[in-house]
Amino acid sequence: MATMRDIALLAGVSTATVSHVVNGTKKLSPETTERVLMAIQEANYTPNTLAKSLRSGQTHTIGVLVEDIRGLPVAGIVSGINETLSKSGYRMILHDLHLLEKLYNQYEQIASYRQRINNGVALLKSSNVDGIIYVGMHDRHLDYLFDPMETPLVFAYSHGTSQDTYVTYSNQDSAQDMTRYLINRGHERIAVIAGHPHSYPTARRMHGIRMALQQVGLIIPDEYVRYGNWEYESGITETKVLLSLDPRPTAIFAMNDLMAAGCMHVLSEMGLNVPKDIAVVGFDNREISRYLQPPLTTVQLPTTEIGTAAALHIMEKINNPSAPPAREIIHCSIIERESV
Amino acid sequence: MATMRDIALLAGVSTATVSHVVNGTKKLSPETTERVLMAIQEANYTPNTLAKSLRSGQTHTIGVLVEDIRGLPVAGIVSGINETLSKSGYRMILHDLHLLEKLYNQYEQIASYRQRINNGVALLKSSNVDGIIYVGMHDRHLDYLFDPMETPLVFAYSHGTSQDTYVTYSNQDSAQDMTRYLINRGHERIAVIAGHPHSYPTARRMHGIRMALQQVGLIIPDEYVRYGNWEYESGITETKVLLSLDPRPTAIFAMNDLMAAGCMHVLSEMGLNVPKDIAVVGFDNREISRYLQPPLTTVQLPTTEIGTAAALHIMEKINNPSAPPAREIIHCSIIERESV
DNA sequence: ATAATTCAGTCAAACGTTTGACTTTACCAA
DNA sequence: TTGGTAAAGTCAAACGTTTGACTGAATTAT
Repeated sequence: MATMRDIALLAGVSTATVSHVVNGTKKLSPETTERVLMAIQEANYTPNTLAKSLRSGQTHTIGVLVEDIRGLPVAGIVSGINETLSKSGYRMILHDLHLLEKLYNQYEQIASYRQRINNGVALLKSSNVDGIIYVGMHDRHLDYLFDPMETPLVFAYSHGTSQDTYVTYSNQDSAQDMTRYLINRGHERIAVIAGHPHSYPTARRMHGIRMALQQVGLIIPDEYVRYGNWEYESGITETKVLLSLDPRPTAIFAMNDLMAAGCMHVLSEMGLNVPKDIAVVGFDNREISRYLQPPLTTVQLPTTEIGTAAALHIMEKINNPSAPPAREIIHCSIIERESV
Repeated sequence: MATMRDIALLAGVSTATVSHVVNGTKKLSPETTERVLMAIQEANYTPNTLAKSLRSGQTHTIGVLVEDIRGLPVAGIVSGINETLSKSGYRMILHDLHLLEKLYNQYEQIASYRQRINNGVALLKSSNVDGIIYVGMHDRHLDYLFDPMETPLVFAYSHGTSQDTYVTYSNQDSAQDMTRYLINRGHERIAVIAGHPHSYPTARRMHGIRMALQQVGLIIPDEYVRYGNWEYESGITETKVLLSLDPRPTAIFAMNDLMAAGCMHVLSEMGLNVPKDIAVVGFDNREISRYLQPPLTTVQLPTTEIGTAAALHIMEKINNPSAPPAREIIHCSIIERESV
């Protein structure tokens, strides 16, 4: 590998001059510049990144901490981050926290989470990253951890602490949009299969649904709201309850595609036609939603966009460390298929 | 940040001694060692990775080039790679090639692929990675590219050129196992919905199926083999053809879960019961397979294991560059559900 | 004509390690 | 005593850049 010294010798200048040509840090005569450029070309020179980083204190590397890369939205976000960073000449060190598998004892789990996050942060810091993007939803564990972070930090997907920069998607607005979509197609008796009762997305989405109904003077009866646990099976259970109601709802809004799938399974077993007898919509646009009978109308999570925005924010923060924290909430789009 | 010089001063020794304590590169008196260790603790010293790498020429960083992180098996492989590398103190620079979206013009596509791969490799090399793992299936483009690679290289998932180290899964054996599974459950008239006719997995899996049948003296009639294109829709089309056959097959082996899903859709429309009237099996264990009616028996791709093995191989290659290339083919397991 | 300024480029220290060559002291054998 | 060896550390160059301070010449202002 050719070094700066080699180029200096070849062009008959000092290494300082070569450095200035390479980085454009000083005005030089056209002839010298030309000579250096020729030498660089001839020797096929590329600056040594390590030396550069050691001297300048900047690595042009972002650490990306993900809770589990196998989680669907995570991969999309990482993809967006990577694309945007690459374009600006940044690299990405990815570290997977493996937070997907659950431990039985809740206290052990929290301890284990925190330790893994600690290790991950330590690894990234030892890599001299210029900034860190945290991708995930476990904000609970993060507050205490990132408190004394001197490295710029951006949360993607989750919120982190309120004083941090984050990028997320709009739970409330999306649910509101989807509900309006149902209303516009003539539905007034809209039931909901919600997620875990005390979870953040459940609360926000529920709020969005109520807002949309309220705006047209409708209200959702308590028995039309069933809380599941985000799993297929709970879609089955709760749908059965909803179908026993009188009057029966004309549309079911499941807060994710898995529960919507369970719901549609029951419906088809009962001999009910979707969308003629009853409409169903989901949330997430998971792969399964395309292959349901009929294909499910659902909400597309803007994963790539979240990644892109997070990458933009972290670069911004690096270049301007004193800037106030930014909050970006990205809109979801409705994927219109045949279940309404 | 405390440096080695600080520690040296604190412990009253030279930086050389500190270095030797930290790395265990020289025998030192217990007292000195102790003093240095105390100083390190006190000053909360961690060695600067950049300086270390610059001096030693090793970064303890592996570049991982993926065709598209959003592809299902890819995330699993990356997860395995990351876990294994982390345990050995290696970091991972991930670069996504974004090869998922297809271009219309085939020549443009190949050119674009090659350029992206070139850029990716250049990025990783400029990061001074100790080795590269390529995760993907587009071996076609790689032969010419990686030819003059001085950096250790391992292919995961795809084969690469025959003279390279690779880790992949067993197409043939898995298909053979699954076919035996069907045979053992009494099936003799087994039909196949294959993938693209000229693709490598199709050929190997087909071969495995024939082998299994042959071993029990059975043979698969030509009309029982239908070639699809890996998509849901082709599962529908080809199943209709298969059902029109006389005698009708008692089992259908779809070469992926998507086509199996299409198949099962037709079956249920026709009023045929799975598995009573006809058995169906798939391949890949995609999310959808769990939620079909009935849940689909399928083949689990050993993604994590592939990643683990690839990580092990790249570290081996780094420590022993002259070792001969290794080839590892990992077995798939059958996920037994209710479709047989 | 002199001083001040600009221009083009160089010098050398610094970033924080590693490591082969060296020094010093102690110990042992002949 | 002499020579040799082992043990415990140190020295200083090297890895390949960047960059503030400097120099010498040319140009401009007074």
